[in-house]
Amino acid sequence: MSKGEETRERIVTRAYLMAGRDGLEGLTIGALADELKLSKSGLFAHFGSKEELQLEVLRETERRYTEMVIKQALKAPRGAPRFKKLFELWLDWATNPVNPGGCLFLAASMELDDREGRTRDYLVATQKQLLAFATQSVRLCVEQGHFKADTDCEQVAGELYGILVAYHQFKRLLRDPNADKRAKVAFERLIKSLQP
Amino acid sequence: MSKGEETRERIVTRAYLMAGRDGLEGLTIGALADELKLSKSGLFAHFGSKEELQLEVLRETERRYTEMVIKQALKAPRGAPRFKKLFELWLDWATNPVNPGGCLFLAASMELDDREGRTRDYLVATQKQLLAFATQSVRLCVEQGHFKADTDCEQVAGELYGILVAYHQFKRLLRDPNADKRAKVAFERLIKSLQP
DNA sequence: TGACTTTTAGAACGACCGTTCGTATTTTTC
DNA sequence: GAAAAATACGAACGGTCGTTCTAAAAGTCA
Repeated sequence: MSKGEETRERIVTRAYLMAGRDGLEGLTIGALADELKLSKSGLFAHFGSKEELQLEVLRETERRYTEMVIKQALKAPRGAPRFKKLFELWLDWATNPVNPGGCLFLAASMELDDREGRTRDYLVATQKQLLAFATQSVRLCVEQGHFKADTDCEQVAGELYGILVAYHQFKRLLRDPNADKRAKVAFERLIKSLQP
Repeated sequence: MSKGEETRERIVTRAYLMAGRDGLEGLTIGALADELKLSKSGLFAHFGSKEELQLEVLRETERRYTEMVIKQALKAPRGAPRFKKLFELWLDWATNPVNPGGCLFLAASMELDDREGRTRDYLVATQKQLLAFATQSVRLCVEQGHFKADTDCEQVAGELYGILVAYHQFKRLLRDPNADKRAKVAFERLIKSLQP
């Protein structure tokens, strides 16, 4: 790996943290350069624009999510076990200290839902992918006979998503100590309604 | 009403819109002054600090939410009808054109969940109040015999919250045309599980 | 080692940020 | 109407923003 690529990775790693705390817009090149002891222009040269840096941060988020959630979930047997594992991993993702700013996708969503542009497009595409994976894992539950045959898989994926976003909110904004329990109870209610 | 109060209201109204689109931090005094054809310093004098302006925007959000959601919900008969009405009004609140930036509470939540300070404290207090109202309206459902006697009211309020946040996301970020239907189906599932 | 490319630094750009201050204008009160 | 108080303006402050240059330093490879 060339020196440049190495530095670029260091930058993205740090940018990921900063964006998690301060949002994609709150992420600033000057502050980032200071933290990394680089010059502003030196750092800037790696990306050519702030938008490209933001995009790279979103790409990094996707890489990490894939690694921490999707890849791990795929290790569980298909059907209900995998679906449950997906739920647990997703919960962990939202509050794991490696993501000190919580789920960057969520923060970015609120920031970008009114804007147009490449960053928004990328975020939307990623979120759809992520939901498609959840939908697929529900479908496997049906195929394995763990869920009712007439289950609306997209619907269930959407409801799972709701449970997770609510959890994020209860845990991170409201600092509710019961957030984990609440999410689990909600998940159980959902599962129960899908029993064949 | 004095001239000053009148101007202040005009400012807050406009600031509410701007913060909805660009977030509480994206809200800037210069741009706001331009839109209102006021001088930056003239506008600034009404608040004394940006933080105070942001707080006022949050207060305005609460006033509107109370007016559009809570007050209207209270018109429905207590119990299941009111609970259902609360759900519908809340849905509308999230996408009604009078809130072109969606639910400001949600945008602010993601922005402030990692910060400390007065704005965060105010937001947390407001969200707790809002959840307390939802909880109370579930409790009335139990008292009226519409929901099971052993219903965990806080839990149900939290799940309702999840459905709404997911709806917000599906509608505003993903622009999913089925968002309304998905939210309703999720709500029905929740209700059904609570039948005595 | 030497030639060549990639990476970094430094200074400067115009624009905008929140904020302060002194002064003018307008509104309110008597 | 005049006096007092509230409101608005304009200019300026020190900073930071993203971005653009040019030149030096470091890395790469024959």
